[in-house]
Amino acid sequence: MRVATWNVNSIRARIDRVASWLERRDVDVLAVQETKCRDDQFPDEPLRALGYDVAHHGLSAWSGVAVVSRVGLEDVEVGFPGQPHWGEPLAAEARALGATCGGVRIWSLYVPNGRTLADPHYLYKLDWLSRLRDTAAGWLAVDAAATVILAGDWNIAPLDEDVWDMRVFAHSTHVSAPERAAFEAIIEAGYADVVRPYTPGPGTYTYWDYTRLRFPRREGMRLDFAMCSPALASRVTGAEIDRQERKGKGASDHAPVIVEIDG
DNA sequence: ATGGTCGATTATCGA
Repeated sequence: MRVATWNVNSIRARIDRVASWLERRDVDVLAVQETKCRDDQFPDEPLRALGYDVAHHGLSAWSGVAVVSRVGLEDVEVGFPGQPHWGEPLAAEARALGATCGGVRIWSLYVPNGRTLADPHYLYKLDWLSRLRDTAAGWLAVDAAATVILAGDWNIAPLDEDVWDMRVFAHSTHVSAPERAAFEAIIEAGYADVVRPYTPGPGTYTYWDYTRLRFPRREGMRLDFAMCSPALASRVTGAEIDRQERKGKGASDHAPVIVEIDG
């Protein structure tokens, strides 16, 4: 089974790219972030025409997450238990959606950006991650053999090599010690980054800012991760960051990340 | 080629 995660930066602007990419890359399940539309606006027809089922959670032009699957889509859950919510005027955020596809519990996660270290949104980000850790740790406490994948845009660069120049990010979000500790806590809870062993750095990224020629200059960030429970991590046989998909007119600012799972 | 873009919603905002 091939599972992928991709921050598409508007599904309506990207639907043709997403549909052709799913078909071309033979992907069974895709976790999508930043759909930027309400459920009634989601362009699911081109995906259904290719044999995919779709579950989406979006209430406005902000955020929005989806799971697209051609190997079943069951027990859809909006938000993870304990997920904190930002107050007005961003109450319409939509950052987590879980579904069981082909026997795997997959979560599409769009971790809060944090904005700046001084912004209340930064504390909200840390709170969000803390509660995700508690919830995800609980799943493994109940069933150590659970097959769970936490896939999405984590808005954290866990290592110095995950940004092109640490000097640029001094006093910025995404690389701060608390954010990196929050990411490490997910690992300590039992979830492994299954992509990095197949895509070692430095210089390996999943996101490049649209501005300042960041992509052609190869100045990016590794922000998108597929974190797998132990039972699932042991079945991973390969992974890839599809940098090719970041190229050309009409690309998202994030590249898709693919994980190959045995069985 | 002198190099700050996208997308959604409407001149800003968030990323």
